[in-house]
Amino acid sequence: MKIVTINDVAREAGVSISTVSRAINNRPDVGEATRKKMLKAVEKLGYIKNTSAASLKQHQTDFVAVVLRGRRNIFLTDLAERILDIGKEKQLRFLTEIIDEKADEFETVRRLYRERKLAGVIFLGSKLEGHEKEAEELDIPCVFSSIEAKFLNGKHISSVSIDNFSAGREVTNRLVELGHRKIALLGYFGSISDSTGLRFHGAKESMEKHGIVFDKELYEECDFTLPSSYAAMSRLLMRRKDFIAVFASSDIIAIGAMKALNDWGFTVPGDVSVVGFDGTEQADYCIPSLATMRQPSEQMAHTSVELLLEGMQGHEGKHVLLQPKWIESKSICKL
Amino acid sequence: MKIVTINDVAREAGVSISTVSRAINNRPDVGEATRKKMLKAVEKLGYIKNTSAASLKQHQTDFVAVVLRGRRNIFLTDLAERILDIGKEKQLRFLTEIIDEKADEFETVRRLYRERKLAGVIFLGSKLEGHEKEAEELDIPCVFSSIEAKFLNGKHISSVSIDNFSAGREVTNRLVELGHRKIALLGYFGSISDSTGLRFHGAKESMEKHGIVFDKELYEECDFTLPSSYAAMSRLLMRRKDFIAVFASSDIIAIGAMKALNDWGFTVPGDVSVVGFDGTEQADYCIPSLATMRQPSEQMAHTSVELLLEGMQGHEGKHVLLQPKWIESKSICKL
DNA sequence: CTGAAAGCGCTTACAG
DNA sequence: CTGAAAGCGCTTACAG
Repeated sequence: MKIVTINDVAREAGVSISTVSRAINNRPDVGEATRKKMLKAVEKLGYIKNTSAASLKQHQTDFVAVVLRGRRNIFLTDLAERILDIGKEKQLRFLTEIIDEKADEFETVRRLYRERKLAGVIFLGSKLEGHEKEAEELDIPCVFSSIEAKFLNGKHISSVSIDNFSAGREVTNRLVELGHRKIALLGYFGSISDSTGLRFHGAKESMEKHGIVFDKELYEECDFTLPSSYAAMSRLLMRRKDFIAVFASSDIIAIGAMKALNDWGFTVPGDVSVVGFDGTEQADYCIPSLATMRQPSEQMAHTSVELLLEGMQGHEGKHVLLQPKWIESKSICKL
Repeated sequence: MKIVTINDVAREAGVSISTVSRAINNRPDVGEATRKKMLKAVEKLGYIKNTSAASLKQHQTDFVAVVLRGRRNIFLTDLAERILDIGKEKQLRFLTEIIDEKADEFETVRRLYRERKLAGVIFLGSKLEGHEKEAEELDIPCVFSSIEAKFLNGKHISSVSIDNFSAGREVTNRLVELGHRKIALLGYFGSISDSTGLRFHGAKESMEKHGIVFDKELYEECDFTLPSSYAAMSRLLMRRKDFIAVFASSDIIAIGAMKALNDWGFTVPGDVSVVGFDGTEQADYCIPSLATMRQPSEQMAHTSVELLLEGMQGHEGKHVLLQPKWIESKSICKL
């Protein structure tokens, strides 16, 4: 694989490298005949631009980083996919960075910025708590997707999310309407600046409003994986058996919980009602289909790209709230 | 975010940029006191190396590309995850590129090569057919993971996979042993240089050996998604109802098929036995647990990294076959 | 052990 | 519309 540079193209076409550069970057100030000649030479030699060299010289490139934290989270990976698809249509060039839950995404962005001089960043699954300062110091357009970042100061910061607190309250309201009062919570309570934590804080408020004392014994922590949620559900079953509904803070957690219930001989929803959260594809295809609060991921993806584009044009950041949709499915029933 | 360069560090520490460069790259020929001073300056200024500039100058970096084709394929994304984890321990720096099923991965690699001067590539989910030449022309160590590439010429090419043909035959043997003779095939027959196609060619051989005439009407094509497999299973059910076993060429396809069967009022395995392929986590957590042929993904990941490392040290490529493991689970039963 | 200097492949004012 | 030249931030022989 011999490396073809702009010099080779220039020699082949009999012009200077300046002209080649202008032609391959679609600058207007190039003669039509020259451009044609160029393209032929590029084609013939199989030239590909060395973007390292280009971005070293340019002070800004059109690269947009998508930083996805938590590669196990299917809702987020799906959202990332959609963002990538939509952005590509808008001619954005993406740099996808999938990082560990424990990694520091701002460190990642600073590194990417140095490497490629980013034009913007879309954050998925960020944990903002304790990183407010770092987020504010980034002076390129940032969009926090699926998490509300209204509390951050920074004209370049946007966010798009549902109102997780209300959504969690809503889910719980539905369960209470169906007659459930012993509701177990499976997932992560976290802080109220964390999207998943907010859901449970909303759930708690709903319970209290309905005169249900929230029982800490009915909460089990787990992360967004099948084994973890299966184990959490099993711990709960080992300890107590008097709940009749489970509110899982994501679909994947609900699916793990349903498996544990099944293994213990309980039927869903006959013995226990289960609701998830996110509204992923898997919720539709598990047996029974999972009741869930669907986040409008297509719309979320569109808005994320939209906000980023606006930011790149110099507009101020905005914080958009989207409407989730309750999916009443077969995993819950009236008591 | 002011950009700090090597010059700023040099000035801060009162040395030349050459020395800074050597210090930050852990070269041995730097005085201990100087190195210390350097690190302090780097720390103070928040310097991060501009890798564009570095790789422009260096003729080889330590970047390894992981090209994952088909982001929907959970077996592959899981395998990629493992490879990334193992490689990180071995100090490899990865460049993850997730591309569309329709995209050209060799074009992607050539681009990455130009951008970052790759030290090697791991391909996941490649379709080699019609791209033999391109693979052979890459003159950096390549590992094809989960697909056999023995038929390619190139000292730098390695591969690690199971014997998909035998595995497909084995799955079918099991079904026949259980008394099944009307076996439907769900997935993609493809060519025999394609890992999933091989499975069905193996299945066909098993059938023929057992005197079963393969009935094309019992084959439905779909890709590796839940909606696609659900639709394929539905088409099959619409057309024929006389099969009593389904061999899906991946777990995700099997799960979609089980949902369709369930919606049509059939029970698994009571009415229809279902087997998947891959042995992903989801197979364990669906209801009923899915019988499947497990690919040893942990071992596959280890071997992929091992082969890549060997290749980077100049060794010749190898083609390794791993042993899959049959998981006899609750989705199948004796007739 | 350290520094001055060349050069990696591009882009972009500046001339013409 | 085109070219010569400077320079982006690094690394690396080459001297010393």
